[in-house]
Amino acid sequence: MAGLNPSHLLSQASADRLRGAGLRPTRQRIAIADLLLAGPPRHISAEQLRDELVSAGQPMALATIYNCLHQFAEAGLLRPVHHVGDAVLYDTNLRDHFHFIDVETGELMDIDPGNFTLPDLPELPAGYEAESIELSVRLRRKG
Amino acid sequence: MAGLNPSHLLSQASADRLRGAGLRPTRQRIAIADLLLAGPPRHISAEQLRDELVSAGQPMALATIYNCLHQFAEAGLLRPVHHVGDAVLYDTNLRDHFHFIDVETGELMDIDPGNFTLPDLPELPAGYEAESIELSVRLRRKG
DNA sequence: TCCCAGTTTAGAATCATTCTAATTTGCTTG
DNA sequence: CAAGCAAATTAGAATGATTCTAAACTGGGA
Repeated sequence: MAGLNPSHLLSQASADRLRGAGLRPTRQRIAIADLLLAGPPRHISAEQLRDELVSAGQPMALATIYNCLHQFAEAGLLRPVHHVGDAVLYDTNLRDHFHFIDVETGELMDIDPGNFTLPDLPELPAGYEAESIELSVRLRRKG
Repeated sequence: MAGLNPSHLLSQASADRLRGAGLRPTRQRIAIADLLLAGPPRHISAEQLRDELVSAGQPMALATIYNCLHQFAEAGLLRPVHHVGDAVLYDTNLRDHFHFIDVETGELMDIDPGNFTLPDLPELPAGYEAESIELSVRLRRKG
């Protein structure tokens, strides 16, 4: 068990990150932060996250998972992606970027931001401010 | 009742349009086409459409409405918009264009295509073809 | 240690959508 | 016009993601 990221170190970093975002570092929020905020960028749904929490020995109520995902997104720790079929996905990649979506499977793939830059937006409707921009290219398997 | 678009003329045009798209012109499909394919561009959900069909004296099963919306989209008579909160909306505007979304209300506003052009996309993942591109700017009321 | 606002919880409720199995309808052929 | 069959429509049940509810718990300060 002398691997990378010993869990108490991870958890410490997660707790700090949570506090920095104005969220009380509860056991549940730390478990979620450990899973999502450390590793490589990914896209995850509430249900998938629940499965991973079970595997990690940290099962918790689905309602808590939804609450936390909302709070993390609100705090800027995750980005919700709304374009997909039924479920909202949460993106741990906080850099500006967009997605390819496999319309059959719902799978999301990042569009390399080096290959694609969005031009300036037109003027927004009066009285509004932009919260986010989502762009997705819906893909279907050829043949 | 000597208004514009006497209903039998509208229905005739709708039936032709449906046949042209490869859809059998049933009573239900004609009623929907009359409501959606004639007037000004708009965005509508299945539930809203049901209400309008009731008002128009053409109530029908929700399942039929969903079936028809799918078939119309498949046939290119409508464009589905997936970015919005819960429900899929159908856009009667077939020109390439994108949307502002009021995140509070779910209301959709067209982005004037004259003011915004999407650059060329990066290369698609191997084995896929693009089905559609959706871009939405999520808006929140200021102040 | 005590306390309380903030969290978590199980389970019910909601809402858009899809499914099912049975009925009806539009066309085509005789 | 009559018969027949595939395509459409239907009511209602089922599904699945998400939110709600009301009660129990907990983190951290006084």
